[in-house]
Amino acid sequence: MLDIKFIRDNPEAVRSRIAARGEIPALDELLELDKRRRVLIEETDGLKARRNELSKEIAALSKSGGMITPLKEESREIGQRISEGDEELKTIQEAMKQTLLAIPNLPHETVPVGKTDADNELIRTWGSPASFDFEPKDHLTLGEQLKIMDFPRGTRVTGSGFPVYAGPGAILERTLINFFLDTHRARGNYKEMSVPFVVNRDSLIGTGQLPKFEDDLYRCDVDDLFLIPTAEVPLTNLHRDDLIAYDDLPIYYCGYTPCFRREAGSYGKETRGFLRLHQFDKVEMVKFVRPETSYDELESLVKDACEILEALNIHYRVVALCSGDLGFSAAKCYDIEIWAPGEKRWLEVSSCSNFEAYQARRANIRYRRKETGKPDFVHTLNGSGLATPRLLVAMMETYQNDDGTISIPDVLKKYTGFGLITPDGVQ
RNA sequence: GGAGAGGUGGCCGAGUGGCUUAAGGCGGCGGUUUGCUAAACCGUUGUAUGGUGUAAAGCCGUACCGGGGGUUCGAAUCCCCCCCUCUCCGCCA
Repeated sequence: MLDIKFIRDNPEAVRSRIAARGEIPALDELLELDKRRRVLIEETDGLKARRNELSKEIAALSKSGGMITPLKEESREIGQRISEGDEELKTIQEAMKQTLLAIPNLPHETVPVGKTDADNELIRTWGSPASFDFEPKDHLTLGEQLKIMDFPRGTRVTGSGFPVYAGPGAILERTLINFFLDTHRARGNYKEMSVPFVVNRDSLIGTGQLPKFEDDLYRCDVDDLFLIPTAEVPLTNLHRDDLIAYDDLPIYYCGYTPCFRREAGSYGKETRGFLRLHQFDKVEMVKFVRPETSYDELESLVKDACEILEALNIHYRVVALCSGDLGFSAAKCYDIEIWAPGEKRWLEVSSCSNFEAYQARRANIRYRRKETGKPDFVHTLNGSGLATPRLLVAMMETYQNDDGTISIPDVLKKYTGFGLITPDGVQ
């Protein structure tokens, strides 16, 4: 959520920065409401002040046995006008809140202006594409031949987009989660958290998924709860309505959860295999930081995610999203993409974003400033570190051998207990 | 699902109609003492919002004791509805 005071003082700047996202915010209506709101507050506050005076007079008079009936009469009349004003005020404030909740964050000044992912800016590339002296297979072929991924059975059990990993595939997938968590805990100083996979509306409003994107979520109707689309939601909302001590910042969390996405409207886009799923596993990193440090924190967050890929020796690149490709709540976002030699394309495995105070304002997450001792909103950040399905795809395709077997990267062997997946099992 | 208890400031916790700008404690901040730390002592310390200041400060208001209604000149306090938490029972991994 943007600060209404900032919008009031800088309407044109807000308009043009939102326009860079390709959206036109309803600022005029909002500012009209804001004007009316302030007039109403002035009026009703004046009336309330008068009523408070009258009450004091009545209290004094009734002690001394004076005549209080006319004062009571005036107070009653004022009370009538107050409730009329308050009622209009309530309507206006609710309308303003809904409008504000629907306005996306402002892109940071360093975000490249553009319309689609074609306008994203390549920041850097690490490693080089795996080379083969045979034609590399894609993950679906490998997964089927090795019997470690079973798409049809997931469809039977639930529907398309719900993956089944089998045998060594399941072990490998679980291994990755442990490897991610251990790495972030040991090297990035992230506190590991285990959090609910189902959340309430307030949490989703806090991080920005609601009210605009309800269609993208799985909802449990009877309880009005939602399956999480990312661990960002529970991890960030751990501190909803908190006032955090200055010295407690920064706070780093990491956590594993499955993620559930209806992917409404994206059918037919990328339905192949494990590239776009309704359910997938992910380890997420979340940071709560002092505002002046948040862009440094973003850079280190990206590094922490990349470290995983370097340990696994996966060819990757970092891309800065352009204004038009930016997520709703983000001020700046880097995507990390990995090379899948079978697919012969880049796959997005991580998004690392700085939300500045946007989520903190929605979720009311504050800290006490050192200099003034006054509360202010923290900055929040998060990044995937990492999501398993696309990483598995790239790993299988990168580590495949000419006989159709897949080697396990060295850093994972102590977790898996095997170093090679073959059609007949593991070695 | 059944019964009971409870939701008050950064935290704990008192408070049954006007004296609440919410007692007291903890924490925070400033100071005294001190070789340093600690302890002790003294002082200080709510949030949001409107108006007025070039800004900060200040000043003048208003609201806020889980949420929403009601009674009343006036509600943390009385009444109604809802939400949440805890304890016990039932069911259960």
